Amino acid sequence: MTSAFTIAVHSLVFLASLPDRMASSEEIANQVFTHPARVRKIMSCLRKEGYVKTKEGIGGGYIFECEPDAVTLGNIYRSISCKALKLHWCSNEAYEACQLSTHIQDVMDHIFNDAENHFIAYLDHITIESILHKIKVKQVF
Amino acid sequence: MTSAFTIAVHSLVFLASLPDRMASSEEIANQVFTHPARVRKIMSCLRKEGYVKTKEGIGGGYIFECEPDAVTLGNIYRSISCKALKLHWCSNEAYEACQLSTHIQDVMDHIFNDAENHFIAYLDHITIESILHKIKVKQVF
DNA sequence: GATTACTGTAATAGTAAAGGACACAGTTTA
DNA sequence: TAAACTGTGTCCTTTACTATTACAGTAATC
Repeated sequence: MTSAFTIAVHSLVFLASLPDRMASSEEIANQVFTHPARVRKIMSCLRKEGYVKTKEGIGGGYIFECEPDAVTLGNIYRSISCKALKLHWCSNEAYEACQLSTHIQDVMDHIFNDAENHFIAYLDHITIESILHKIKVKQVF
Repeated sequence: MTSAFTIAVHSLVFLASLPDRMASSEEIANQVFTHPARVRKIMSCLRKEGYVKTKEGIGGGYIFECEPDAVTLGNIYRSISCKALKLHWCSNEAYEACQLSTHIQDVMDHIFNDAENHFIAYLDHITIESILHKIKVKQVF
């Protein structure tokens, strides 16, 4: 689920550009270059966090639920919990006592955790609205 | 090569704890729970950047070349260039004109690039020496 | 109330990436 | 010349990711 985050962002930007109608998973998948089932799975996470509203049945689909300037990439990252930061200490069972490895794990876990928090803090500066704005400036619409 | 970074850090911390003798790839691999060939491959990158000195032949191996407080995790990250930050936009060929996707790629690439720079800046605050110190405080040696 | 167009979610299969293992040439020391 | 190393390439296994399919559930429309 590494690219789930980028798909989520892309989908939300797309939905933010269509504030007054629903888009189906197929339509979104077409924009985002993946498959409807995958879009549905990812949107399911976003729905649970309240970022999108979904509707089943005819005429259903997905629509942006919040104000685009109220949703940050940090929000999305947390809901997808995709662990884009692939830093993890080896989860080896055989740590012998009195070796360097015994405690370096704790130390490194702490460092990696901090690093991820910094990363999320950066993502929290960026809103869906700001991305949409940047794209509009480039005259896409 | 995702874990290459952690192996590199672990290895350097180990070497920093043995400032006055060489350690073979086998000895390092034993500490770091991987295989000698992999250690050699990773240490090869660090040698090119001048962080370790290597010596072939009998009695050879690896030794820390710099002052431990002069080498940061950022330095290591850059030499390994492991791309721990697995954020990349889909490299899809079929971007049709006049679609949202056309420019969102540029925008997102820029954001992800910035994010990685922030991440590396954080890593630059942490030295091998500081890690070694933290471990020593925990009375490993 | 049957049909159609959707979501929700699980299961399966295919594919790409990562890591482990091995091999062997090159180098240094004794 | 033998022994103990590094340097590096390649193959193989395993793992993780993604695509695909399938099907139950739901809402609108006729």
